[in-house]
Amino acid sequence: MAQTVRKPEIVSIARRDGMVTVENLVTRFGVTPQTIRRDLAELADEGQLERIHGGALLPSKTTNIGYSERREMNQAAKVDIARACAAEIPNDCCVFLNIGTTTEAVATELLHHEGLLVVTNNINIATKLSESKEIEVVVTGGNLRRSDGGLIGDLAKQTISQFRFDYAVIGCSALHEDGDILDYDFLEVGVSKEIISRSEHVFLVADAAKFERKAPARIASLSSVEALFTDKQPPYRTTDMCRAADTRIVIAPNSG
Amino acid sequence: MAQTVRKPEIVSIARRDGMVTVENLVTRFGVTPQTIRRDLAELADEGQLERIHGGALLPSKTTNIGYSERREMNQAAKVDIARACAAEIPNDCCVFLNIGTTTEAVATELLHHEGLLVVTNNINIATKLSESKEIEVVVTGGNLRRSDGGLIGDLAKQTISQFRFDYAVIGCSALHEDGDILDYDFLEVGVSKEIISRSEHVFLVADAAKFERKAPARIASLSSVEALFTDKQPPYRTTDMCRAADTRIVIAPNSG
DNA sequence: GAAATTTTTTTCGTTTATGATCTTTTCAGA
DNA sequence: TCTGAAAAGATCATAAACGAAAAAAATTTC
Repeated sequence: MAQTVRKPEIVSIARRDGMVTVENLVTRFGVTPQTIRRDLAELADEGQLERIHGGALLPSKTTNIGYSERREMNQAAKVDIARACAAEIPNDCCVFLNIGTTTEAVATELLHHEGLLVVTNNINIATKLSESKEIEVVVTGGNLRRSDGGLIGDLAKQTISQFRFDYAVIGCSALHEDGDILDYDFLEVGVSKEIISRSEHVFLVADAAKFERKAPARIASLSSVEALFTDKQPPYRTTDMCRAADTRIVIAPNSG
Repeated sequence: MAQTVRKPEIVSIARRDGMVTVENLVTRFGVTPQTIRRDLAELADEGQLERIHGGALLPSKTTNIGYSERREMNQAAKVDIARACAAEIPNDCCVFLNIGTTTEAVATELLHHEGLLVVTNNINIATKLSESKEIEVVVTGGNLRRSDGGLIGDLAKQTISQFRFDYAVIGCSALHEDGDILDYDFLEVGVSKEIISRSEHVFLVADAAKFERKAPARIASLSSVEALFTDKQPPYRTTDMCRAADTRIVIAPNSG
């Protein structure tokens, strides 16, 4: 019976730890090694894992990491960051939530706020927030990006330009040491810029992995946001830069 | 004894625990596994659960907004209507899909079309259509209505006014004998009117239950749509009215 | 209260998931 | 390079779960 539950669980453990061993999974699920091997073989066939002697690895990272994977990566850190960020957003105000897996986590943490008006260009966030009766949700128009549920393009920008926000929570693809906030997608950059220019308080949420990444399009400098919420100490140059620009850095406490 | 009591109960257990097993439900309700299996099969058909060997899971991905209230009223009829309607929409064109459970069914039937640009003010439809790589989805902006995932208000209308559609599929709350297309929500009426005025071909989808209902706000007359797709013969007056106005009535064949 | 309809149980052949057995492959240390 | 233990793969056995269809029970309808 459990096979259907077991296989996704195995994948998710692999995502978390980078690898799984047959032995661990045997004790974890209380089944025989044969069963685990069969699961791993099937998952390898599906391309979800790479089989090695004694266990399995995440498939080599040649292909771009998709959305569903990104969502699980570093999930614990994202929740911590989101919690810290949501704690600084008061009730009864107007908030923008941008595309991004970390901003989605912020949406979850905002579910118990009251009297919010949340504007978002992320369909997942809209769906998530519709659970709460205390939150009025406005969705921007735009072209739906299949990969992550983002609404992009001119329509999105146009909608945003009709608002002013008390708070904006934005994500990014990468953060350069120098303090440049970077993104893969040029279309998103325009949207992000518009958001920043229309918000009283701008919060950037970015897990530590973003310090290592690179991306081509520049959204803005860290100096134009009020606070950076992350899970580990950023590089020195970034810290210095933020101190000079009066940008707070909030290291979210690890709850796990 | 009471299938009607059991099925919602099963769903609520699943919501609580994330999954249910046939075995547990058998002891819980004191019925045979066969009965439980039938319940689960039906719930899976309705999309409320995902069937697995030995039990059922909550459907992970497709979180539909406002699902619980609307139920599966006339679902079979809606699918038939949707199929008939989708069959008249060609590939490679621009389609608008309005709010409504029947239009949601049309979206499902359109999943295997190619080269479509679909504009919608319904978040469930957007989510549904994002499954297909062959369909470009544009979402209108608007205030998210929790009850059904609709995007309403001025923003929606504003977005729509920037398009012209080859085909528009609209729903309604009620259909008066005289041929008036009616809705509960005044805000939606404005949107529907805008859609009608911007579309080459307008299709109205409405199951037979709509002939019995009443609603306060008038969207338009049946004479301003090209075809009405329904599941049963409408009242005589309506039929006559359509004949005079050159509005086709398509009675969807019952597939079930 | 009988007939018609719905719901549940029973029955049975089929499929699926898991475990057991055996042979082959892999890998680390001599 | 050789060797032996651990791991893997193939094959088979089994028990549980499944779907279909008929029979039985419960209900609704007239």
